[in-house]
Amino acid sequence: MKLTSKGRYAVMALVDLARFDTINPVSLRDISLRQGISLDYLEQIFSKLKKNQIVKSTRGTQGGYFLSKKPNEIKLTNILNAVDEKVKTVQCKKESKKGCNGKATKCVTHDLWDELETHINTFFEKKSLQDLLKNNSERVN
Amino acid sequence: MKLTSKGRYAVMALVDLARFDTINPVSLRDISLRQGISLDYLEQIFSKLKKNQIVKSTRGTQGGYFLSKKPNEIKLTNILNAVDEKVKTVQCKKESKKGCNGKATKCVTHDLWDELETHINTFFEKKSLQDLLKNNSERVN
DNA sequence: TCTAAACTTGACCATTTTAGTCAGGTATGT
DNA sequence: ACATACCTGACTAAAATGGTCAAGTTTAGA
Ligand code: FES
Ligand code: FES
Repeated sequence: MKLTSKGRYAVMALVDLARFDTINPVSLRDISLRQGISLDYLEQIFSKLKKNQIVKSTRGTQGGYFLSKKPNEIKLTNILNAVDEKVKTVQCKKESKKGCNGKATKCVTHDLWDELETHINTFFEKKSLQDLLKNNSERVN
Repeated sequence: MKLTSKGRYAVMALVDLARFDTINPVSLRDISLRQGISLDYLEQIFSKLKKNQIVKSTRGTQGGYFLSKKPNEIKLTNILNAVDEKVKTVQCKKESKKGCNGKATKCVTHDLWDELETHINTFFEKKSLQDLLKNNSERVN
């Protein structure tokens, strides 16, 4: 059970953005350098963040990205869903009556995993970008 | 962020074992049939469960596996660790001072993921096999 | 004693996912 | 015009996943 880099990068990048986009838009190049993330990879990630209205952008020289909402309105769950870092604990389709092994009833562990999923999602729904900002405000480069 | 089949199967198999090992050892073949898990794959999983003293076995005809402790003494965390389904949220080595991106300091999201890891592990430490048994006791095949 | 059931071990493999790279664009401020 | 920066899609090496396969060893019971 692990978190992928895509999700981690998305949050790192947005924390960076939240810190530096107050005056001008921030270029991916800057984020790439500051956070040590591949520029090309960042572009893929921001493409999704933009589709999900988490960031907006202006093109051209001096262009860049900026948050489309305030940091306290952006929850972790929004970010991770945007980049397809979904929490997936059950194997079966939830709506279906069938179990993960193809049997007619849900498997003996189904309810457990479902409970776990809720447990994790609750964590993500509570945390906002703002929360991450507080803890790191002192160590601006 | 997802749970792998190995972890899911391990728990399913042990719930099965807890239900049926009270009189005789249970063969993997039976578990395979009841739970719909590949026999060969189960063998790999049980090899690890045995190394971690979660189950014991007797060989030969009428042999099989049985739990080495009582269901309420076996926590989810024991099971999942045994089959290497570890929760891994941070990318960096925790002891190291370096961050996940090779920089000198921990990244801006490190503490967040660490907190998430604790959050998930707490869930696994609370739940025991016994808890799963209760919820499913009525639907014995 | 013979045999079949069941555990044991290790190698092997197809598919999928991950974490990117690469090669082109297009838009725009100066 | 031109450099900067966003945008798009195709491609890929490496790792993880979810198994299978082959060749044992052990032991209960006929
Ligand atoms: S996880 Fe839903 S039936 Fe097994
Ligand atoms: S996750 Fe530990 S430094 Fe980034």
